Amino acid sequence: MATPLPRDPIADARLNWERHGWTDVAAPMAAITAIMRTQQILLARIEGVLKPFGLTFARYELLALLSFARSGALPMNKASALLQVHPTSVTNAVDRLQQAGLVLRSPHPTDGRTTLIELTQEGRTLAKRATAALNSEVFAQSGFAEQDVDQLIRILGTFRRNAGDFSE
Amino acid sequence: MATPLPRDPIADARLNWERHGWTDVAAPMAAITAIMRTQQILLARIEGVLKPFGLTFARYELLALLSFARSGALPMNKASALLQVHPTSVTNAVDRLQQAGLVLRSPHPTDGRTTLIELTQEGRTLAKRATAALNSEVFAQSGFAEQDVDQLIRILGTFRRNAGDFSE
DNA sequence: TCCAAACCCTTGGATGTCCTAGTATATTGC
DNA sequence: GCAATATACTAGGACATCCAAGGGTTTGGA
Repeated sequence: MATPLPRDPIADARLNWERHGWTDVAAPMAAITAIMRTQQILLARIEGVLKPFGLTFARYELLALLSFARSGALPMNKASALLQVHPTSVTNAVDRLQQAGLVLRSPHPTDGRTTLIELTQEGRTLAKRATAALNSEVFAQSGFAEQDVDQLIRILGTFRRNAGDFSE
Repeated sequence: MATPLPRDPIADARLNWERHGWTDVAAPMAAITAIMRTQQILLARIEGVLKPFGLTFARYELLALLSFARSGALPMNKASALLQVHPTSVTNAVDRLQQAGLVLRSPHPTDGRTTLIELTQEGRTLAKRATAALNSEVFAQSGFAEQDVDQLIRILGTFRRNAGDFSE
C-alpha cells in the first residue's frame, strides 16, 4: 500500500468547497466522494482475495447469484436485473465464466429469445470456496464497527430505495 | 431508469447468507455490497451531469484538483497521490484533457523526471461551470438526510484512515 | 567519481462498464 | 392472421482502472 497522506484529501476538498462559499453542499460532496473512495478500497481488497480463484468481482457476483438460485440456473435478463448491471456486462461475464467451464448457456424451454445461465458442478464448487474466502478475509474484517455497519445498511438502503432500485 | 425490483436484492443476499449459517458476516457483506451499488448510482448521476461538458468524473476530478492548487499546476505524481489512483490513470486523463485544450504538460523546473500539469484558462473556466452543475444537480440533491451525511463522513472517514489513506 | 537503486512517466495489455445498433423471437392490436 | 411493437441477447466502440515492463533522471553510498 502507498504511504498514507499527511492529511485527509477529502477533508481538504471540503474545506476548499467551504472557502469558495459552497458551504451548503460541502458536506454532501465530502460524503459522496468518501463513498467513491471507500468503494475503490473495498473493491481492491475483494479482487485481491478472488484473484487466486481466477475470478473477478463481477464474475464472482454472477456465480454467487446462480449458486443461490434453487435450480442453479437463471435467465440472462434476470441476472442483469438482480445484479443491477447492463445486459452487456452479463454477456461479458458469462463469456468468460463459460470459457472457464464454470457456467454454461442453455436455451430457455419456452421462450426462444431467452438464454439460461447454468452453474456447472465445477462452478458450484468454486463459488463455495470463493465465498468462504471472502467471508473470512473481507467481510469478517470489514473495518467497520458493528453499529456503523447497521447505520450503513440503513442509510444506503434508504438511498437505494429512493433512487429507484426497489419498491418494497 | 429501470423498473424497481419488488424486493431489495441486497436484503435478499443477506438472508441467503444467514440461511447458510454465515450469520456473523451477513451484515458486513450487506453493508459492503450496498456501498458498491451506491457508488454505481452516484457515479451514473455525476457522469450524466458532466457529459454535456465533455467531461468524465475522472477528468473532472483532475480539473477540480488543479483549480484548487494555488498555481494551477501540479506534478503528475502529486495528482496521482491526492486522487488516490494509479499513475497510469492520471496519464490517461491528462492525455485527453490536453487534447481538449483544458490542461497542458510542462517540464518541472528542477527535476527532469517530473511533468507538471497546468490548467489552461479554458480549463479553469470549464472546471468552474462543471462544479456549479455538480453542486446544484448532484450534491444539493444527494438523497441523504443531513444527519446521515454526517454519519457517512464519520464512518467512512474512520474506515479510510484505517485503510491507510491518511495518517492525520 | 561513479554506478546501483530509487523514482517518474508512458506504453501495451487485460478487464469491466456503458451505449448504440443489429438480429432474432414474442406479444399485441387491428 | 399479420404487421407493428416490445423484449432478449450480442457485437463493436469509447472510457477508466490496474498491472507489468521499459526508458530517462536523480540520488546516495562505495
